[in-house]
Amino acid sequence: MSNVRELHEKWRRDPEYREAYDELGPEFELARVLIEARTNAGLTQAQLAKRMETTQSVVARLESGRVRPSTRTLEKIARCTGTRLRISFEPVRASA
Amino acid sequence: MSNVRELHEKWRRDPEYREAYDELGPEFELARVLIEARTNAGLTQAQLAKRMETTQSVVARLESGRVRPSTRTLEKIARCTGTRLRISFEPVRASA
DNA sequence: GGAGAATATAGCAAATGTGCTATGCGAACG
DNA sequence: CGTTCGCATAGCACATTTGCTATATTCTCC
Repeated sequence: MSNVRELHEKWRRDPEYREAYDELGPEFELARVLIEARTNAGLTQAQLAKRMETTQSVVARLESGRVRPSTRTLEKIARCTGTRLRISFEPVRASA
Repeated sequence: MSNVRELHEKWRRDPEYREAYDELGPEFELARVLIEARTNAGLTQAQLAKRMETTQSVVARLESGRVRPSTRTLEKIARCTGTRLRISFEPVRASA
């Protein structure tokens, strides 16, 4: 298969895809961030799963937004995607 | 009791306290962020617990760093401290 | 349209987080 | 001192997440 990252970049340029991708409710923001972390690292779900010493279905479930992962899992994802996990509580902005 | 926020501010000016507070290992970064979110909101553990519809011991455990909370819990804390939860995977910086 | 890759879903056991009550400990205050 | 307040810890039942195998679905490419 061609590079996952390239595919993702191509998809994001498609307006329809982009709309569906970006307009997910706030409850899927995390899922989006997870997908981005993985695709930015140029990994498939299976590849990331291997690095995390788990299985592809686990990664899929995380990215589906059906569970609220523990910070342990988030940290593992950070390590395995070569990124640093940042969690912060920011003051609410008055206007969007 | 006097305002918790003021107490915290005072404490942070104490070098010894500050050292112990800031020099915790990376595994306690989250705990520190949690404590900050609460104290910035001017709440005691018991007060935050009430808003979260749980108990003080639960908040204490979260802030102890002994558990890796789920994002569900983090979001609840954000709501109850009037903040917005931000989770991101950032590229690792070469140098600190 | 078939093959293969990538992702999604189901269902179960095990691990971990959460809620709760009770209790200990130290600091501040009368 | 004794009391009150804020925070920490223990131990248990319950809820959720995680790991796993298997299988379905979707997409790409030939």
